[in-house]
Amino acid sequence: MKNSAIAKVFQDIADLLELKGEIPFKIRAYQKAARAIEHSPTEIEQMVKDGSDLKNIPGVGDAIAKKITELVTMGHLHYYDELRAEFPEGISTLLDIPGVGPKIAIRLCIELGINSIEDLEKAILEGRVASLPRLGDKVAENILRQIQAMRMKGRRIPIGQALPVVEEIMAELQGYAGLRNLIPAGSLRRFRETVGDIDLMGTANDRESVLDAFVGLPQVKEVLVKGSTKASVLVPGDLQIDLRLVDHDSFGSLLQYFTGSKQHNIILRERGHRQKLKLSEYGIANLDTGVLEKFTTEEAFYERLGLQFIPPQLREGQWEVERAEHNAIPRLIELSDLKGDLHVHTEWSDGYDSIEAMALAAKARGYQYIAITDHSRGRGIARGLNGEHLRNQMAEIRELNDRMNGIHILSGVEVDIRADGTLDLPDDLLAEFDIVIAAVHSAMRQDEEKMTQRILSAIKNPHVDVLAHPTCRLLGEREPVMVDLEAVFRAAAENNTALEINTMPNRLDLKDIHALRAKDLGVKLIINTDAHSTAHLDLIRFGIGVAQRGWCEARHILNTRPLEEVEAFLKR
DNA sequence: GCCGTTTTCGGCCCGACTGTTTTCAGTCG
Repeated sequence: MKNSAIAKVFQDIADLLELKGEIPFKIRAYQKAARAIEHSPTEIEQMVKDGSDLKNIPGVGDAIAKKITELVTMGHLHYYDELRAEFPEGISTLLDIPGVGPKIAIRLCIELGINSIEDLEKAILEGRVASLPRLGDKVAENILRQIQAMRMKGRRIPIGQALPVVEEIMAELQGYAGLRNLIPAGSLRRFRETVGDIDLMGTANDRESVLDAFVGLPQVKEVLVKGSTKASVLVPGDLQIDLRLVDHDSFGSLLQYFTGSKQHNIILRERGHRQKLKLSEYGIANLDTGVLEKFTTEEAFYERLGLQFIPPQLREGQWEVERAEHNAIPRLIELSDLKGDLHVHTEWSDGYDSIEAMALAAKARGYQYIAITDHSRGRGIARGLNGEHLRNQMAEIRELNDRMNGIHILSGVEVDIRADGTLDLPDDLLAEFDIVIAAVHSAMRQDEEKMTQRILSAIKNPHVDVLAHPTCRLLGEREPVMVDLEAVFRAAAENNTALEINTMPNRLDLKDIHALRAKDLGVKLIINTDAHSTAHLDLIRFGIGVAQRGWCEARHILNTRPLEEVEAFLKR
């Protein structure tokens, strides 16, 4: 049973307890545990099998640990089944509507017999909701609007789509009418793989004219709200961007607050409470005297709490606060640490640029090396190369290395892992490359057992140096393949095969928590663009974000090492 | 149901908005 499935059960329990009117603290305990399970870098099922102490998961105590064990070993949870039986099927879906909480949901269900969003919409249109005591026209109207809005947008946007749009808007606003400190907050700043609405923050002397400029930008499709300190607009792609202009003297605590995550802030506030401090977006107040301290920077805010600064990428409410207490937040990898890109394509297969152009672009980025890894013959659709083509390509790379300075080109290949686990090129040919990347590109619907064996056999092949995009997911398009990642990580560590963090914004594969787990198991990671043109080399920063969220330091990432160390790892 | 630099019991994050009310409940981020 996957972590996401286990987490869903506990989130459902929280919803049902809420409907039941249980004490809020109990509900919060289940919600907290559900979130921790979802974000856990280790497979909970594996922990149960190994007999690991589930209480090491933050927010999991005796009762929930027992329930997790029952759920994983029996396949169902008695407590959950009984709870569900108390309510009509489907009622908890009403809680997904913004504006509908447990109190309203239960009344809709009991007094009007509503247990689906469709029923609710119908009841509102017939005026039955507005006629309930203590509800009115405005409540009903608002719920209806929210239902329609949910149909309109709903899903979160991949960061790769959102960030360029936001940066373009920021560039246009930069320096306008004394606007300072312009910065995105929220999940974009934390570099989550998908984002909802975008929160931009800044300070300005003349707020009104900045907000006028913002809503007047050419990208703005529709102005949703415009007040004296905040405006919300829609830009193409139905991305909502809020610009919030705040007071300079509390900018630090406001930025901290709006960056989140919610869970991170809750942990900070609980901890503050024990220090007799009350934390809010306006600053830190002394609980006894009520005196409020303000902060212009986040650094000062964390310092006042006796904490090491916590980078936004780590603020997910897991264990970062505890680590910061012990000064154990590492220096995370940064873009400037990278010395090369080890997975790029050229016009030889399905890329757009020449080998030389790719090498020059890499050199311009300050890299020391780049690996050319075009597709093998099995990728007919990607104009994959056969042995003869590949040997010709190697010759061209030798020639380029002879005459180019300041960049070293590694000759490589991205070889297909066939459905049966064998590779698409013979071993004697693979032995001639500087680097061999293996990847699954076909037969992605195999069952977990078969897929895992298929990938493990590639990892164990002595000619394979790297496994590319290990789960093959495409954000919003294709689910990850079914594979036992824990087994993959252990085999990769054992066989000294590196795993890729593919930085294509729709892949981001491995993702954050998987990178964290792999790193902890001693797997060497590589951050690769999989570029198909020189412009794609810029996408590397998305992979840096993933690695940072996975607590990776430069030492965990192979392509932060100088060429000699990389070559030593490749063992050729 | 969880958890401990005050606690193994007694607390549990904070502020804002909205609507239907005469002082607040419900919901959200």
